[in-house]
Amino acid sequence: MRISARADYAVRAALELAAAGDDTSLKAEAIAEAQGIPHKFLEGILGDLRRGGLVVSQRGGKGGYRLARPADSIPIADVIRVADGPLVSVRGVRPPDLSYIGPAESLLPLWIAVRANVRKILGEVTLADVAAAKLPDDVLSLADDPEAWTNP
Amino acid sequence: MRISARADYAVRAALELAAAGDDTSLKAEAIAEAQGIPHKFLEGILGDLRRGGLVVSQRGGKGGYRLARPADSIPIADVIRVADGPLVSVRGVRPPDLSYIGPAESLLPLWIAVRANVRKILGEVTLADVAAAKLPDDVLSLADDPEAWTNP
DNA sequence: TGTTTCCCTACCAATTCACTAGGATTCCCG
DNA sequence: CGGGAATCCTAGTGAATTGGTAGGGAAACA
Repeated sequence: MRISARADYAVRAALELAAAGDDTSLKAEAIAEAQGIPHKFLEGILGDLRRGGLVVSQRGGKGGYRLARPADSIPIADVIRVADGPLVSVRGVRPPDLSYIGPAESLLPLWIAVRANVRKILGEVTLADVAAAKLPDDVLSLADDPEAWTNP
Repeated sequence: MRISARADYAVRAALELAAAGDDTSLKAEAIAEAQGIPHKFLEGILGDLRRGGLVVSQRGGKGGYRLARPADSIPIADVIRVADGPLVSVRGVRPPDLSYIGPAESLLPLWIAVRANVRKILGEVTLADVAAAKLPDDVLSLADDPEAWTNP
């Protein structure tokens, strides 16, 4: 299960906007530099966020991007979906569209459970939470377990 | 977050072996047909499972593959790791190897929490559980929520 | 010895990924 | 009403990954 560069970049760009405040706007170039993201690549991602209604843009001298809604009303899951498609997919199709036979039949509810558990986190945590470094308690308790940081 | 065809195929093949019993061996061709997986592609995957120590093989007339350990001692996570690498990665690197700056700093614990939540399921559920269609209660309760089956 | 099966290397087409180029368009400001 | 500064759009590109094929060599068993 891999999270693509697009998704990662999109979230980080949105976090910069969240940190800047709902009414200040940032230029793509400034975000790119702050987060070490290739500028033109980021422009494409910001275009997706705009078309997805998460961000509004302004051209010209005092232009830039800002969040379309308050940062505490935008869950991380929304950013990832808009920039990169479905949160979780198996072979490119979403879990409910799969079908398995024989001893693999229970694989479907298993993938559903995995997706539900991913959603529980990414759907609950908002841009404001991460930007302010104030993750919800249940997420923190997951991340605080030293076991969770070990490799295999 | 996508689960690759390799990972999906690997788990389904392992489930066929689990259903066949720890001492019966199945030919690659039989597994391929039962699960609708391209035969030669599957051979490569079974080779990975063998090198990963999850499966043992036997050549010749009465040959085939069988599980190297009892099915109830092999979590799904192991199969995916052996066939497809790390369970969860961001831009191809594992969460603990990432580093973020500025308002994105709390992204790291967030990815860790996501990974922990995925592990909690795939590390707990074994091949035997899925093959017998008897998922653990906590997983079932996640999959039973109708909300978990809706699309976005 | 011959059949059956795994095993190995190599290859392939298509897609995706991550990124770049260059210009058109729109906006504010002086 | 220009002119610079930004976004916006289309297109392209090299490398890697994905998903799959082909063909033959090596071992086990009858």
